[in-house]
Amino acid sequence: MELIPQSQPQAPSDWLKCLRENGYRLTAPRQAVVEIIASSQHVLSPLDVYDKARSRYPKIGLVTVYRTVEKLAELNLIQRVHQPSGCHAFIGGFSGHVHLLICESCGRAVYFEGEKLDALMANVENESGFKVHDHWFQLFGICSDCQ
Amino acid sequence: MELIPQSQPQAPSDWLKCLRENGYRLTAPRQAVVEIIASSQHVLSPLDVYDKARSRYPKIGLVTVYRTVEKLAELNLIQRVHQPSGCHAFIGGFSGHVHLLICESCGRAVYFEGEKLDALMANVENESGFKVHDHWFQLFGICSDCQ
DNA sequence: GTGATTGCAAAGCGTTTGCACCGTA
DNA sequence: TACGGTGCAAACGCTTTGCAATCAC
Repeated sequence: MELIPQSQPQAPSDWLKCLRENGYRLTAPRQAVVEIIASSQHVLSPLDVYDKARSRYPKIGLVTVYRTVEKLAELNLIQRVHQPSGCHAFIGGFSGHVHLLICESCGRAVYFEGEKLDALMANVENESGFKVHDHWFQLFGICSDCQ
Repeated sequence: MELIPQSQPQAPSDWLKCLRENGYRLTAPRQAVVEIIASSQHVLSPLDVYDKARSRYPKIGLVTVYRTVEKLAELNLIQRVHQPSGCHAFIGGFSGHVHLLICESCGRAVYFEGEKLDALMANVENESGFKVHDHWFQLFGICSDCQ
């Protein structure tokens, strides 16, 4: 009821299409980065992506990974993931309001919905006098493979 | 029903007591740092604390702020706050499971409870096969003063 | 061909560490 | 007095920027 099935990774071709539609050129290093992030169910840091990308496109630079990740985030194709251990990771994102459950051991991520939060948020907004316009809800744990 | 009254800041003397009970010495720079964080309702970065602390103890060094903050976090007197704009801020923390509503304009923070999350978390844990042992729930908005 | 993109090197920023001096207990 | 704490300077790791060469369109 809550979990969002995510067994089939997002299609890299959709991301490339999105990049092109927004005026960005399709280059070999960009395709390598996109394929790696789009097909991963794990949160990845720029360095992780760089290491994996070099096997597909050896002369890629870490700087290009940073710049590509920046564009993917800007297009809402990926989002930065904050963890107790640090805030350097990214993961392919959904457009709607979904939340993450992250394995602290291997970085595997699962999405879930949290409609129940809406009432709580409205309540807090009323009582606090704040105008709430963003929220983060993340769970951390150990996945079945790592237990 | 949800909001936790926090109009009276936490007593710096309690924090100093806690430091001493854990074998740390009471020094002037530490007292300056403690007084500033304990009496603030805003999230503060190490640099913010440093700037404010210098008016009480001019020869304090930024390094000492970092080291004091590290100890306060270790004793659960403060916690690191992650925001879309960055993850360098700290705020005086509660021991129980409370959550933060943060003003993105001035950094003012309000605590609230979220018992309703427990059912959701149990549900997600069952369906995912993960052992969940931590969660973050934070709201971001604009406080009444900044609207 | 033209302008976006790349990779390298260097700079930038927040944070941590080495070390001699200082101050609490 | 002993040893934890301090401040300075330097090192560190991650990220961004400057720039000339390269490549997609």
